[in-house]
Amino acid sequence: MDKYSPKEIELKWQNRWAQWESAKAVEDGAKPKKYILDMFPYPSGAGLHVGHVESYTATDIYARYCRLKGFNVLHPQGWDAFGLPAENYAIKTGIHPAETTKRAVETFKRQMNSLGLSYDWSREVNSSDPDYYKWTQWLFLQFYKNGLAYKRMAKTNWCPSCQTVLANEQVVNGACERCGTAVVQKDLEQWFFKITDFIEPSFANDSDGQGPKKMAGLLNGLDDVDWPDSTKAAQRNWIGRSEGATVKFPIVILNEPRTRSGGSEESIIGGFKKYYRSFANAQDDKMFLEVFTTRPDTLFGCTYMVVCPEHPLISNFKFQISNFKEVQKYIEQAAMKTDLERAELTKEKTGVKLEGVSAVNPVNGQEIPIFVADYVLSGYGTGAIMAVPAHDVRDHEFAKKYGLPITKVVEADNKNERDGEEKQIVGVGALIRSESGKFIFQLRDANTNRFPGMIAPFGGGILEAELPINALKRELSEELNITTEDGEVSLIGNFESHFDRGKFIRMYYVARFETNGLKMTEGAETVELSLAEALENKKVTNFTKEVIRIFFGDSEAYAGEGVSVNSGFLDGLATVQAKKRMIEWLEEKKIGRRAINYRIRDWLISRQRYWGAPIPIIYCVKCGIVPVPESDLPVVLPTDVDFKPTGESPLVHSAKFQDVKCPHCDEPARREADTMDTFVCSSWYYLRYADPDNDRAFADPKQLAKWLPVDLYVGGAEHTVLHLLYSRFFTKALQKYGYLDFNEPFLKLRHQGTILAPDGQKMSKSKGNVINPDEVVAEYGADALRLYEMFLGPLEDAKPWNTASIAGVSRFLEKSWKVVLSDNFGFKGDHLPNNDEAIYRLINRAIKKVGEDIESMKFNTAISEMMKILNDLKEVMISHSVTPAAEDTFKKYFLIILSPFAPHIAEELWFRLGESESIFKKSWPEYDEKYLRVESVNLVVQVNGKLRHNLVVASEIEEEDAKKLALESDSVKKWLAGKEIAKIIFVSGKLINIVTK
RNA sequence: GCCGCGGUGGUGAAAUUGGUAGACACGAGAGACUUAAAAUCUCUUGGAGGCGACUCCGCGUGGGUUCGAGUCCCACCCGCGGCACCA
Repeated sequence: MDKYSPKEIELKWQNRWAQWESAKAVEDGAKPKKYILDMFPYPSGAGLHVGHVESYTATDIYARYCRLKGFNVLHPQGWDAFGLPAENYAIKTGIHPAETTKRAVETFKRQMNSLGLSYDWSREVNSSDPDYYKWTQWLFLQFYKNGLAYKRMAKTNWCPSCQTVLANEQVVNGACERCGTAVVQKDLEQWFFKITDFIEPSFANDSDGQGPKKMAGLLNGLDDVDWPDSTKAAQRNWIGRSEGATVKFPIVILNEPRTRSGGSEESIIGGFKKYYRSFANAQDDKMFLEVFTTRPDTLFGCTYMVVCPEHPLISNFKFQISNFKEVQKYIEQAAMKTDLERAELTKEKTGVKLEGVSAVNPVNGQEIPIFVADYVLSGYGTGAIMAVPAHDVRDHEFAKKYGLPITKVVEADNKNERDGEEKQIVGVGALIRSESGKFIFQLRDANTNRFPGMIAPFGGGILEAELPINALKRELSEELNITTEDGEVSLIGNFESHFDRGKFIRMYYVARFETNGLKMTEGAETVELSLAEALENKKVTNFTKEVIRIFFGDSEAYAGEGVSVNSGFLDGLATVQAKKRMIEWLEEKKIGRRAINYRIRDWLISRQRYWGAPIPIIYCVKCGIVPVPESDLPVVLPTDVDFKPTGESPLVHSAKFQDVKCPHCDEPARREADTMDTFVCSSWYYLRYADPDNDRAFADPKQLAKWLPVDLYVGGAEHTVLHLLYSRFFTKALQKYGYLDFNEPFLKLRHQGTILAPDGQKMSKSKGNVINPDEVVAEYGADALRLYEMFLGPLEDAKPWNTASIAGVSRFLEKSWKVVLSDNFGFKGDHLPNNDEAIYRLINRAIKKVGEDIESMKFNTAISEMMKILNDLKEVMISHSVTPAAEDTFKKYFLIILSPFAPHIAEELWFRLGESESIFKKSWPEYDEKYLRVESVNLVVQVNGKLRHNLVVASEIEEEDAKKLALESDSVKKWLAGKEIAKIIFVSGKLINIVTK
């Protein structure tokens, strides 16, 4: 027998499989289909990384398994080839993106083939190929025709480094997703896709004459798909649905109605009423400030209003605002800030009061001031808010700073009080920062009521411990007005005064603390101890951070729910009812209505970059925006363009590209020079695989019906709110306009977890800890790499790479090689008793377990099962022999269940066993229940829940017999000595638990 | 802050969904083969105690439910991911 040498066999089989077209999706109408898809990669110059290998191996195993199970499997691969990296590389080196992309694709493909991935390459797509983007452009035109693609002036995210606008989804923490540069706001005219049209259910066009079909929206459609919870939650989060109400506040101009109605408070309200009547039915929206709120029940607590710096109210009342100059200055400053700067959480809120105009709270007639402040966002709701400082932390902060009234209208359930009742209050303490910078919680002495550490002469006992700094920081910054910087609490303030105002710190501890006896140090001296030191010195016993809890009484601002008070007709109502009641009232008075707001905005798809699909639009002086006629598609991306970014699309500088005739009037016109976001190209590629060479449609409806939707989709979690949301939008839009008859593209989705470097950090070129799959294949072979990555742990978990462990799976392959190629599995079989039964048991168990594990994508345990049966095989063969028929069956079935994981070795051994047709043409074996039944089991005997004895008994043993056997055993008798049996629990085939009194 | 996921040996991880915690591997230790090393094979390997049979303790922490809890409930701590001044 020769040695197992992956190098020799793997290439051989890869070539043969290619020749045999064994991965080609067959169109056998008798079989059910499975569409198994990987997220098509961006072909980067760096080549495939181990993360790619992980997800591609997972889908490959599943695809190979499904073929063996008799499905028509569609398992394609392609290239998300447009994008910034290739363009940026081109700017640096002068090499055209088409060239670098072509090279990268070749590398990727070679690497994929070297892993034995069974892709149907006859369906390969490339998003930068004109035959592909022709249809991207065609889809754009359909969207345009149906009003889903539109151009408008908008505040956009501009990346100064990439010199292009970005979609909201591509801005991460205020910075460009690609390069990390802080994004600035720019007013630009840009193309959008109306993704917001599909949030809620809508009706598809009546394509089959059966009437319009109701289709799920982006929100409720998530209920129907098998996706990770985290991904569904993230999408819901991103869409950000909020239910509440809009409310119109009348605006009072101080030198108009107010002067007319006199000066007293009484007359102001009277004046308001008159004023309000006259405007409530008028359609003059300028005289109202409309807000959106999720807490209409707190309207009685609204004591001021805030508009965003961009709000039209400011220019509308330009001449009534007496401090307009100051306001204007503030607005200009706000406009200069990046999103990131505006959102600085640590920074204080700023704002300017609009002098000369105010608003009237419609529920109580109170005149309230209006501020402009950049903590109110222009893009959400109406760009204006009603501020309820008693019940909103942001409003509270602002009100504190500007001395605005805070009116409490909801009584919260005081959870803290309840907790306090359950735990004993030991004392009251102070937080102080010592000279060395350590943070100390100091307990007030219960006898003297003094704080010994602070007022040394008074003496007394002290307790000290370090507390988790993060928890403290959180609580302190919110509750005690303490500034925090660099992870350290820097100021405590006057403790006594906090105490006086009821904002004292109370310390609670749980009962165990008391029983261990708290020892306080004597004397006035402040001793600094870390927790470890304290325990070491036995000054404090059993003191853990869980033992000590601090919280603060009487928080003024909270966002929680409770019971309405001081709220007129809402008094006594719980929040949920109060909201309802208030909305009814608002609707009745016609000053507000139920409203739903979403966080998500329309998708900005135009980019001022070169390497993307051109937007098929022509601008004509006479006809305006003219879509390119479908017959003129594709609008080909010119290759002779200087692609240095200038803030305009590089295509602007190509006269050949730009100068065209208007398709309507034939007058000279100009082409749109922006290209589409690459995410547009990737939003429909999974449809193209169904019919990749079609030049009359993006795909033939029959082919789409045959293969779509995708049954299993695997890819990185980083696409949660980008690609996966956009693709769902595309699918829904295409269903609405009759091109598809489903609206969720991916029925089952799984993410692969990140593979970390051996040091537990992320792999990155700069850290030099990147594992190159090519090197692993060269050393251990593709089968070993595939097995290793699957054996590491659950697919979706993040897990560190451990080169040493590859040896384990490598050994397993070598063992498999020997076992299959040796007679009698390599054991001496003469004269030993025959035990075919045991062999059949092993293999049937494995067929069942491995099949089930593949179906639930638990590849790690599937592999361990295969390792286990080889271990168990040895156990059997040491003392038994088998017949050649049993041996052959075991070997062949073993190879079939191994083949999805390690296809090369399985195919090689298959042929060496004398077979003449590929193992992948075979069927997944059916397991035989007969061999899974066990006649004897290990029955666990417990006494009071503790394992005391094991009984090997027949699996169908009767309860009475089992009890008898258990009670007879010596070890059980020992534990029952002198005790009375209360009851006996019997779980058939599993255990007996004897409970004593 | 909100939402989601997780916390089990020296390491990667299993655990039939409430029934023997640590399967399967890696690593480590001891031994066999070898002149030697590698490879391979055998045994040991959660912690503590005991010569031993065995005993006690162990799934982030503290409670609870149960004959029985890694699994269910309550409270909390820590880590990761998403969103974040979204009213």
